[in-house]
Amino acid sequence: MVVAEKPDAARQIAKALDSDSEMHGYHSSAYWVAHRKDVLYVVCPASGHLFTIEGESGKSGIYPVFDVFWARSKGRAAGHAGLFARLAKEASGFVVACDYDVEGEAIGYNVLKYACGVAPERAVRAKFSTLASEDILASFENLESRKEWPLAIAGRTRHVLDFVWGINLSRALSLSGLFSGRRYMNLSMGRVQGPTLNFVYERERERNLFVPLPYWQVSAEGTKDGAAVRLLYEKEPTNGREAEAVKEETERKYGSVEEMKEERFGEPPPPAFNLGMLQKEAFRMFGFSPAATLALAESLYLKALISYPRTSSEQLPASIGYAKILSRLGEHAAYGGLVGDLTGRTPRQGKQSDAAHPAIFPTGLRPAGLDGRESKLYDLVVRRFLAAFSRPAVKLRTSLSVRNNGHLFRASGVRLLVQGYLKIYRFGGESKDVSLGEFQKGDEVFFGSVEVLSKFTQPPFRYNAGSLLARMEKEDIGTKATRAEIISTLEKRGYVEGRSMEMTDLGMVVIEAVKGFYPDILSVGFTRSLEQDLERMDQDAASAGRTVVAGAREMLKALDEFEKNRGVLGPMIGAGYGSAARKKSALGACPVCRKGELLIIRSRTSGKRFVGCSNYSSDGCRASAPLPQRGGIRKAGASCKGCGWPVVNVFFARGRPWRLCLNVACPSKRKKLPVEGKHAEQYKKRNA
DNA sequence: GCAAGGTC
Repeated sequence: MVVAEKPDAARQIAKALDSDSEMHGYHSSAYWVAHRKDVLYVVCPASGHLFTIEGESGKSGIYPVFDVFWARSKGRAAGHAGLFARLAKEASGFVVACDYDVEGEAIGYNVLKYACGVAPERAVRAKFSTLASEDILASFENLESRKEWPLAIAGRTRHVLDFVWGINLSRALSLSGLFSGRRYMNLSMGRVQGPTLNFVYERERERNLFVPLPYWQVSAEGTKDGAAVRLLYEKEPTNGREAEAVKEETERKYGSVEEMKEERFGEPPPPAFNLGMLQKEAFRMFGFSPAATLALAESLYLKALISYPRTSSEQLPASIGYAKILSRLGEHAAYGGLVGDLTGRTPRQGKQSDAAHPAIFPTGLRPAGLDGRESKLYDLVVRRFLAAFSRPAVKLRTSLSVRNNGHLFRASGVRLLVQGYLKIYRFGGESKDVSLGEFQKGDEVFFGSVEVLSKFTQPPFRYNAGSLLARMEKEDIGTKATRAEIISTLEKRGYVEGRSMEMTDLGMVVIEAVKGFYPDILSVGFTRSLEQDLERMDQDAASAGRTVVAGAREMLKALDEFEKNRGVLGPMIGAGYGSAARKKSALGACPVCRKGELLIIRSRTSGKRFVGCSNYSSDGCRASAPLPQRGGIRKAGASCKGCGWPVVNVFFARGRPWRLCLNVACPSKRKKLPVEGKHAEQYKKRNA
């Protein structure tokens, strides 16, 4: 029996062992049978982790929780585990062929131990670094016998620590808020959430502490025989008087070109995507959140249009079959014209690699039935793939310096000479060609008008989902498959909000509470040292045990601090709740009275929700609006173009959100307004 | 209801 990490890998392993291997079973729990050199292999897939850590069931309101155990995951895991149990009875040997990393080894180990009921010490390991047939075959020629499974032990230890650490911190926070007498609110904190939230917090602090400094620029319009160039004074004066002096000494005077430099340079194409780069690029290009991009990529992968997306690699090995993919893509109407020049070339390889998977590439199959977002992402992946095979773009950089009355001014420009890969992959935005070719060394340049620009230094930008993901990658916290989800969790908890992530009051309070009582929770170093401990656990289950105990002890200290400070913590977090609840129900300024704020209100009599003005009273503002009774409601952060009322997004279980202007009498909906009867009367009144 | 890590 061969244990694979997922069905897709099982299929490829079976195919490598035996090109005539056959699939058996049902969709949800398929397995493959392969014959090779008189051995019958049954290749059976897991679906990621089939087993997970759980605490005492039915007691979610208590902490601390130390009594944890391994349990079968809910959902699909039952089917997979059942199949392993059934087939294991007839197996005479076991091969773990999951991804060669900590998690993969833990997946295989747990399957043997809990699903097959087999001691892992009986199994052997197939180690391969790509799913290419020759790699898989080589690993089966050199199966490694395993008395011990240190990677698996490390993985299992991580599961325990993350659970115990996360569940207890989260409960401590949630309950301390509840303790202050507020309604229960679900707060969370974990090994990765903590440092990630802290990145946002620190940036917010930098912005708050930032003191803008004034500086001046001097900009001149230089002309020569009708050719014009925008020149910038080489220094940035620190006071206006100095800037004005430069203006006075150069305006309406002639300068001369001191230097004129032209330089051709090649710009190589970018390598194929790994998941992180795809997420960053899709966010920048289309505004897709990293989580949305992963979901879309997953969907394209399941439709067999692109390769496995959860990869760190930016490299395309020859084994993927360049020629076949290129020729298939060439048959698509959209890419036909682009492929011709590329056949026979090898792709540019990036620096990042991944032991288990190549970079993301299109399979070349013809896409059908993609929605708009899927199409956009697919096109991005295809073009990036094609670009990797393309020639560099060639550009001309020109730099010009002009001296006028002793003052040096500069201009520079870049002009595209040969499109190269930019013909295919031009998502970076069109850069304007600037040509300074008319100016030569020694030319006289007339400074027609000279402008003094007064400016201020700017604070650092807030993070957005793309740049926060990049920071997590840089600090190496979380994994490629989970970073997007952790960012979404921070948003879901109400710790951060908006495209440009702003720390909410609740997020602020949580950070400050944690920082005050146990700052290690937020430190990248803490996560890292924990991971290093896990890596160091060579061959030794006992040391794994010690790491868990040490981790638990650290955690106990943190919880102890929380407990001791409940009296302070409760009201602190409670205040954050209040502010979060108000923020959640506030939709924007009232467009009728212009004093109050439109709030989501639940009627005491009917139990239904509607929108009313915070300035409501018998003689106050009567502005109100109905709301759909189903679906989640969040403010869109925009005003209606037709009438200026706030706009909300209504979220349903599936499909896109419904963008709804709250104003029932909005001119953009006029056609739908009732013209007579009870409703017409109501609308008229509201409109007044 | 809580984590982070796999995965469909």
